[in-house]
Amino acid sequence: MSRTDYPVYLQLRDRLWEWIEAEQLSSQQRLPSERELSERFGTTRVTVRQALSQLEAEGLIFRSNRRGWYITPERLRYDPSRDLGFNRYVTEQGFCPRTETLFKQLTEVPQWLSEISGLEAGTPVYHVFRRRYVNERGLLVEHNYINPAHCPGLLSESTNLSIWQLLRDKYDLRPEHRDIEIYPLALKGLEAESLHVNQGTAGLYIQRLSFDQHGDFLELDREYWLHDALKISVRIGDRH
Amino acid sequence: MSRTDYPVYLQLRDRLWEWIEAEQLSSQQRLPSERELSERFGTTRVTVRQALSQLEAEGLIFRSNRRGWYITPERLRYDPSRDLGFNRYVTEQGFCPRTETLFKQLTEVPQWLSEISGLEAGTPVYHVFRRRYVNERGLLVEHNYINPAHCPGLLSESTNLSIWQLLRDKYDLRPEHRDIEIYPLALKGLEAESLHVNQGTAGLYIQRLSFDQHGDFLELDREYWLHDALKISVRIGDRH
DNA sequence: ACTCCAATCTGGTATATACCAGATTATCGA
DNA sequence: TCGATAATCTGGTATATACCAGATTGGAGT
Repeated sequence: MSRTDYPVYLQLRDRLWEWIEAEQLSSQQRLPSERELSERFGTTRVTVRQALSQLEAEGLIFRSNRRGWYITPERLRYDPSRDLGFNRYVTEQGFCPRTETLFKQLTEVPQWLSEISGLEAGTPVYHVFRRRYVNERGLLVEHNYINPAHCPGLLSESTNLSIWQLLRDKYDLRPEHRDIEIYPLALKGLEAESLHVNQGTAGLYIQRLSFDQHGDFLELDREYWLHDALKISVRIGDRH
Repeated sequence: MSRTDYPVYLQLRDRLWEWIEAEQLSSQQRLPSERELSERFGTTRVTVRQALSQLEAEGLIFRSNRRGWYITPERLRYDPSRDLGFNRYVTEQGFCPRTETLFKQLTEVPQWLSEISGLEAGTPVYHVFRRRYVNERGLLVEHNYINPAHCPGLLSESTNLSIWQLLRDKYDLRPEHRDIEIYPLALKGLEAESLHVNQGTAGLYIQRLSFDQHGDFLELDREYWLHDALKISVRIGDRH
């Protein structure tokens, strides 16, 4: 194995990670600055950044805009097929959840939503935009589009907890069936800004389109996660 | 909106994409070389590469090692909860599938597999490593670990088609329940090499652990996908 | 103690330049 | 016509350097 011709930045990646493990840096702790690392490991800042980006791609470290590099916490397990509610399953895993409502408004159904929901374009729809934290790290932002037909006055409720729970307990609405879509993408524009990450940061998109027991469109949920923040875990066909 | 202070490489990203759309470049077509683009758009190759990487992160273009940049084809829709078989659902979407078996062997259950499968470490297990193409672009590699208990002689069958189909039709084995895990990661080592992509390329990991109708470990499937290759699409709770 | 502001620290962006290594293409010779 | 090989084209790696912009820190003045 002639691994001697391994590129410098990959060797550096390995040395960096060894160093991190030796130093026992743990979740959310800050790494030394790029300039310091480049001195310590005898190379340029550019190369250090390549190595750091590699570790970032692997989900081992993450960056906080112009503040530094940090050790990535363990991934959150998440089952999008169940309607447990964010706070609930975060707590169950021993972490501390937090939700901020960035805005909520009554708006009109745009064309694209009309096509997948069956609602008439231009009719009213609730739109909620929220940011979710685990242990004070913002992991995702999500857009909720909710059919106001069966839940008038929803927006005057607090939206910092589970919307599903609200819909179920107060309006007796429950998702009867759901279409889920998941794919990797780059975080851009509003989503990147709201999560304080750079344009183009790797993310995971999760969309849930749900219909209620009447067969009517209930809610569309579009979640933008940091790529290193979660591990989707689903169990199928288990009767217990 | 003072978007004038937008970084050059993001402006370039936009101009590049506009240019691509104007030129009507389509799926799998090659872009001009980086040097040519840097001249044409009046900037350095480094900045061009930043812009290209941005488009790559968004899944709009992809690179083929030292050959150039290409337009990314449409994502493949994929439902990991169903056992349709790769060739089947690729064909259904009007694409052309191909599977290569890179190796297959009878080996011993490693520790980590023992822990999740319930098999004794050191007992025999089939291991198949395959690469899958759609329209001659390699989209994923996958490791299959199969319990030989109920399907002796499996390896002498062709593994270029659906293993599930083989298990079902020839050995009467069907997955009774399944644990699925999905998360973004960086493609490294063997997986990156086999897909001819650079170390650290963004990918999506899908793991399926399935148990047969006897409750025995049937198969473990570990798939490494290119990040821009698929869109997971699942329908839940629909009785039709 | 507190507030405000300047200095400083951080990563982010940008240019210029060089050489390397794999992939492709052109060319020459049999 | 074919095959080996050399030239060339591609992206990949690496160094050096500069300045920008947001975040943090520290100190002066109240």
